[in-house]
Amino acid sequence: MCTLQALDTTEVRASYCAAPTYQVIGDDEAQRLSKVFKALGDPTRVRLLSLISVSANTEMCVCDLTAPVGLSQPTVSHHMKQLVEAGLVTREQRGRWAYYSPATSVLTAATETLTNSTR
Amino acid sequence: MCTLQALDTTEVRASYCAAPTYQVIGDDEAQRLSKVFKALGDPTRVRLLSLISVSANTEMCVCDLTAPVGLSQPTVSHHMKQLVEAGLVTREQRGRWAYYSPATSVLTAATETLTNSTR
DNA sequence: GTTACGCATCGACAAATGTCAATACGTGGG
DNA sequence: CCCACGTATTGACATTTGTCGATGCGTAAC
Repeated sequence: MCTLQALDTTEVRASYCAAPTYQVIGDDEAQRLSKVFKALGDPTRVRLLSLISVSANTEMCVCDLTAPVGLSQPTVSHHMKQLVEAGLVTREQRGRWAYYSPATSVLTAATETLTNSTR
Repeated sequence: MCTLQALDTTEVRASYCAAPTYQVIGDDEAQRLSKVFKALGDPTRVRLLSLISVSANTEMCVCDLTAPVGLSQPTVSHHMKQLVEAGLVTREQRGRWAYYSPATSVLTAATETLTNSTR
């Protein structure tokens, strides 16, 4: 049912059950959403997310990502860290390698939260 | 060609029959998408978009927006310009006032383009 | 025409960001 | 126990970004 009009600040509001919430987003939630979008505010990170998304089964490590984006290894590590911290990507260390998987539901959730405040 | 087995994604990416793309996003498109996300990479702009979205019928001018976000008028104008340039908002000048309307389809389109590259 | 008002632009400034070379850290193989 | 390798962190740098006060530009009211 989702009456729950007071749920606007809690993190979830559960994807489905897209809350009524024709209400302005608060400071805290704006902060939270902006972090997700900010992580994708750089073309390199958009490409990186796209790269690991396309090859989600053949998992990719950092060494596989540097060539496609044409940047140094430390720079790629730096960008990946930001994607991980934004929750857009998960990191799994196996042996010497770090494998990344996409978690784009975070993005769709953020987008829905923002667009659902549109009437 | 647009074989379109992936048209579950609603209206957009119609732009150019945007490829079924289980394919990496190119440099140019990454640039385009990142500009949209970057515009929402600041909590103030997220709140501004939310504000004008909630009151989409009772249109809002800049003078109505400064108080809720607690920033100066030049700063709000600056942020609104970025939202307009990202296509997330449309601006209409009427008399001395500038009225803004949300155009969040740009955001949903960008999100879908990126998430659809996930298999 | 002059005045008041809403908004945009400019100049300045501190803070954040993207990038790299150098280096440190951990893990696996010899 | 070292050594090689993949990755993360550090330090440094130029560029970008968010913010404000001051000022400029149109439009409406008198």
